[in-house]
Amino acid sequence: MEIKITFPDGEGKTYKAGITPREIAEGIGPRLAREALAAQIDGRFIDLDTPITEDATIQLLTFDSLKGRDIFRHSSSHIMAQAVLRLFPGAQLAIGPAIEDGFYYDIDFPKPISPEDLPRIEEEMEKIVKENLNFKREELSREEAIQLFEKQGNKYKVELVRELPEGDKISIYKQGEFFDLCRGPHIPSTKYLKAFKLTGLAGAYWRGDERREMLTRIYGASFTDAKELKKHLTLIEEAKKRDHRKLGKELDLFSFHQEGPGFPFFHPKGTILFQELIEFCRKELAKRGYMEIKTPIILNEELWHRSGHWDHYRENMYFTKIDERDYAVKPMNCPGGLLIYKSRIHSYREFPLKVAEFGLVHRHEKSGVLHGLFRVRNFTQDDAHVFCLPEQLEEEIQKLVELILDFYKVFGFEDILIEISTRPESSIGSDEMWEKATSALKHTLEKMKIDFKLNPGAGAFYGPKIDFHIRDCLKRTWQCATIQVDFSMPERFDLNYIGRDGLEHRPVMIHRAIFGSLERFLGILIEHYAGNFPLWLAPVQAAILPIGENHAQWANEIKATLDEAGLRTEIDLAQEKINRKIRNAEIMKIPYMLIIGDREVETRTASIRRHGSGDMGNKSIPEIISFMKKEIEEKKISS
RNA sequence: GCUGGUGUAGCUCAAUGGUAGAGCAGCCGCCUUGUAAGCGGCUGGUUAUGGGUUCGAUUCCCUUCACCAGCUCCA
Repeated sequence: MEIKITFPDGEGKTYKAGITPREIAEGIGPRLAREALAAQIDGRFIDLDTPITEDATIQLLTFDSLKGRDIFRHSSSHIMAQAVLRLFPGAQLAIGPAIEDGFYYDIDFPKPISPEDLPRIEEEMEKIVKENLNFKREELSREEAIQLFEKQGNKYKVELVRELPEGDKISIYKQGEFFDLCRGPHIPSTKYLKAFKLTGLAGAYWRGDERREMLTRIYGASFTDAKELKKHLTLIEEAKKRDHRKLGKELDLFSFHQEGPGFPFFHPKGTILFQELIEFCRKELAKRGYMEIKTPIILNEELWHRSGHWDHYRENMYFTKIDERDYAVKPMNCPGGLLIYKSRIHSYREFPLKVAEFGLVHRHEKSGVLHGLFRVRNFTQDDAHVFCLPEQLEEEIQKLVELILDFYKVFGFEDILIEISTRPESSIGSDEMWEKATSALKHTLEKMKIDFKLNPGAGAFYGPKIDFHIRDCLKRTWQCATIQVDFSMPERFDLNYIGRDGLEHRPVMIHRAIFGSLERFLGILIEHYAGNFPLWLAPVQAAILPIGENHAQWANEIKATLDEAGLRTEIDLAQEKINRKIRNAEIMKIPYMLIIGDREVETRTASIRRHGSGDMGNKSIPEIISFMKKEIEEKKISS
C-alpha cells in the first residue's frame, strides 16, 4: 500500500506504507538524515523510527527548531538519569523536562549528593553517549506500568502513572538497561548528545508543593555542538558580570547589611539614580493630569481590617504598638490614599481622578526569597490610583497600558512579557465584580492587539491585574508594572462621588504602578545597561581629569561651570598619572572624561573622552555643556 | 520557609589541627605626568556568631545569623 506524505513546503511524495521518518530524511539528503532528531506528523510528535502508515504531512525536527531542541534536551535528561541510576542505585527519579537552553531532572537520592558529584555523573554520561544506546519506545497498560515502577521502587512514577487518564496507553522509553516513563518522542540514540554540562544542583519540591518531599534537582545544558555549548556558557559568565548586586557594589550604588536583611541602603550615587527616576516620572505624570500625595507608613490596625489586608495579606505585614494600640506598617498605599479620597466630597466632573504616590511599603518576604534589589522587604512603589466612572474604565486601562509601554521605550526595553492574573483563592468581592474587572482588562488588551498570557489565580486579593514582566541578565523575569482593577475597595471604604443626577454613586478604582518598585526597576536597569547608564541617569556624568598640578586651577574652574550648569561632575586631583585617572574613570563607567593639560589651559578647552569609545578631541566648555545637555534632554541610550 | 552550598582585611582571593598571607583599595612619600594600572613604604583581620571536641580550632562537630543557587511565594 502506498501513502502520500506532504512536506512543509506543500510538495507531496508517495511512499510505501510503514516508512519511517528516518528513511524519508535519508531520501532527502545526508545532512537532514544526520541532523533529524524526531518528526512531527499531522501535529503529533513521533520518533524517527516510528513507521508511518497513512497519508500525512511531515516535518522533520532538527535542533534548529524549538521543538527539536526540546526533544534533544529532554533526551539529555534521560541520559543524565541513566548515569545517576548507575552511580546511585537507590535513587528515585521524579520528573525531568527540557527547559530553555537545557534540562533538569528531579531526583530523590537515598543520600544527599553534592556539587562534587556532578563531574562523576558527567563522566558516566559520556560513557553512555559512547555506548550509542538506542531510545526504544514501548507501550504498556496502566497496570503493567504501575507494576513496573513499583518493582523498581519508584513511588513518584507510580503516582504519575496513576494520574494518567484511565484506558490510555502508557509509553516508556528504554535505552540500554535504563527505562523511564515518558510520552516522547526522543532522539534516536544516546550518541546524538554531543555537548553537555551539568550546571547546577538545587532543591525542588515534588510537584512544586512545599508540603511535599524535597527532591534534588540537577540542571544541565546541552547542545548538538560543542561550540554552541561553549558560547552558551560564556554568555552566562558574561551575564553574571552585569549582575546588579555585583555592579551595585563596584559602582558604589547601594549595599545590604546583616542588620537589615532585605532592606536596601542607597549610597549617594544610587540615590541619584533613584531620584532621577522619580523626577522623570513626576514630569511625565504632571503632563497627564496626575496629582501627588504622601501618606503615612504606619497606620492603625483597624484600617487594615477594613481594607481586607488583615484577612488576606497579614502574613506579609509587620505590626507594631504605639501607646498600647495596634498599628501596622503599610504593605500597600491604597488604604491611606482612600482616606484622602474620603476627606472631601467628589464630583463626577473630577473623573478620572488620578492620584500618584511614591510610597514606601514594607512586606515580610520569606528569608529565602530575598534577592538583591529584585526582591526586598521594603520598596518604593510608583503607585497611583485612578478613580473613574464605570464607563471610563476601559479607556483608562488603555491609557495606562500606553503609558507603561511609553515609559519602557525610554529605557529601551523591548522584551516585555504581559500577563493577566485572575482571582486568587484568598480574595474579596463578588464573582460578578471579578468577572467585570477581568473582562475589562482582557478586552482592552485585545482591542490594543497586545499578546498576553493568562496567569490564573494570581491576581491581587481585591482585583485582577495586568502585569508587565522584564527579564534580568540571566533571563529570569520580574514583575514591574501592574494595572489592577478594583471594585471592592471602593465598596469597603464606602467611596462616593456625586453624579450628574445629583445622587451618590460608587466609583471604580484602578491601582497601577509603572516601575512597580523603584528598587527592582533600578536593579533591572543596572543589568540592562550593564552599569553604563545613559547620561541623564549616570550618577557622575563627567570626570574632570587634570594631568598635572598646573592644570588644577583650570580644571576646578571647569568643574564649577559644569556644576553651575546642573551637570554632575567629579574631579580627580590625585597625584597620579593621567592613564591611571582615565582607567579609574573608565572602571566607574563615567560617561565623559574631560582631560586637562597644558594645551587645554592655554586654549580654555577640555579634551573629551567618551567612556567605552575613546578620544573625541578638544571642545570649549560651552560646547561641552550644550552637547551634554542635549544628550540628557533626549535621554539618549548609550550604545 | 525548604534543600544544598558559602562566610578569612574595605574589595577579590590564598593558607594551615600549632593563634593568618597576597593583589587591589586606603594612608605617607617620591615621580610632574597626554587618553585603561609609574615607584617605594606603611596601616589594616578576636578568620560571621555562640558553643563543643582538643594540650591547642581559623581548620573538625553543633547552634544562630547573613549571603549564594534553586524550589515555594510575590513588586
